[in-house]
Amino acid sequence: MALRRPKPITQQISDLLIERIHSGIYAPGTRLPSESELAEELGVSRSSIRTALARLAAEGMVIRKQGDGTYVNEHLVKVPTRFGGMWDFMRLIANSGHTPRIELLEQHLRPATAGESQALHLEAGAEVVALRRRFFADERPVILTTSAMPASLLREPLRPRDGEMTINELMWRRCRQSIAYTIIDIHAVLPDENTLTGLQREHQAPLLRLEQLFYNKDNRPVYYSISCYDDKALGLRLAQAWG
Amino acid sequence: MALRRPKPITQQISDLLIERIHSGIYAPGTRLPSESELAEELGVSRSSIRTALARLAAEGMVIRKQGDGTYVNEHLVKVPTRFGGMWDFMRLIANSGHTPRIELLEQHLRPATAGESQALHLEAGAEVVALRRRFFADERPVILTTSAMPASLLREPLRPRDGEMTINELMWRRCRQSIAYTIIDIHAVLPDENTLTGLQREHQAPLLRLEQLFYNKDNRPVYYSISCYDDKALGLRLAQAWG
DNA sequence: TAGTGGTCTAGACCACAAC
DNA sequence: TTGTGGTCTAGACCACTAA
Repeated sequence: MALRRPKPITQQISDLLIERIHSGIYAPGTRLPSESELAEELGVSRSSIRTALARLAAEGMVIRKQGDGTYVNEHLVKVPTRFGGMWDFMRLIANSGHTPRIELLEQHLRPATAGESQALHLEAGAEVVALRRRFFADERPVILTTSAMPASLLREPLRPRDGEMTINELMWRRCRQSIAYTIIDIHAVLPDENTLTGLQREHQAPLLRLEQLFYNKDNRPVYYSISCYDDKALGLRLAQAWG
Repeated sequence: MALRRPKPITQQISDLLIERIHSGIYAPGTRLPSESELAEELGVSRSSIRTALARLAAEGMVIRKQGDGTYVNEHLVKVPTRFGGMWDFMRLIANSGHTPRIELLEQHLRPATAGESQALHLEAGAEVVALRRRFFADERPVILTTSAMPASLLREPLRPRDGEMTINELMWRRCRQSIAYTIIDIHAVLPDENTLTGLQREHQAPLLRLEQLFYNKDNRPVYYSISCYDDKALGLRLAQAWG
């Protein structure tokens, strides 16, 4: 079941173009080869090229101009966060130019809290597998997060290092669940004492609180997490293509 | 120059499907007609149907299952904010189920502040057209925003009610500029005295601060705005499709 | 097995901007 | 005028799921 079919051609094209942009073959601000040229070079149809370029344009990495050409977006090549990667804190920290590290504080089976029961649509007293983790950027603690998933979904027990996987990997390998979409609420809060010490902050300054709920394709909530985010240390930045 | 060509077919299809979802013709949680059926009903190719459905899926409004069908996402039909609409505060408030109102506090020509000069890449002493606006939800003030655009971009002077247009309309009609993408920084702050009174809040609680910079297709920053957002009153919620 | 969505192609025509 | 990206079609084949 670990078998995977080869990536779709359009995804391979996107990856290749991103690699060329990052390596400087397509320099920031310059024009890419035309769709027809790329199609000929790679031996694929123009439609496939267009699908790949549309993905890059949606991320803001290139700007397309009818009648002119496709340009590398010099500002967004180095933007630390695109929206799609916002909940993958390891990558977020790395993309911000810092060295990421993750620390597993707790990992155990326990009854769901009231908030977790409500978010995950659980019966009273149902159990969840909870993870408490701390993320570091250059050895400075920046994010504290508490996650919970229904214990009934688990097909096999969590292993010690499972807390270091992405949500995708974790849900698929332990629960055979695919994430379909997520809803996130963003708030500004004053941290409590636990959070202050966990983030090693001395004075009371507001923090960002991210509350995320992940659904599978059957529209059932499968993963819930609350994160306290030190926006002074890391910065929460999103980019969004407009067209 | 106010002429517009008819909307692309795929956009018309998306609009039609959204309308059918909102009207209940396609009820939450149910399966849509297959791509082939829709193509036949509307007299278009399956590709066009797929493009339209892909747009809805990217917004999380439907969930697509290979080998099964396309389902209306019962949770997201009523989610107040999709990411793409996040900076259109009027629509955001309306989608949250409140009655929006906008109040123009100031609108004038003045030298750029240091922050504005840096963000908009202006020379020292260059002038900007500044707008200060306040947004209400059910007559409760929820957002205070200060915007600036370089005065050099203006082709005609602003008119009294220009502050009520969307950023797209404003930039196009007064500056002939199209927005290509935007970068947004989100922070948690403690409000100053002005903000407190502007939002009619008595006690000092943290607020969200949204800093947005809009670029045109030539990759020049054209619009800069800082907004203080009362997340306790309105809630900042985003949805993101995963696939 | 039948029917669904997923991928890919080849080709046509259009709108737009640079030259 | 030329070449770019934007739109749309018709059709083929594949992967997956439910019955």
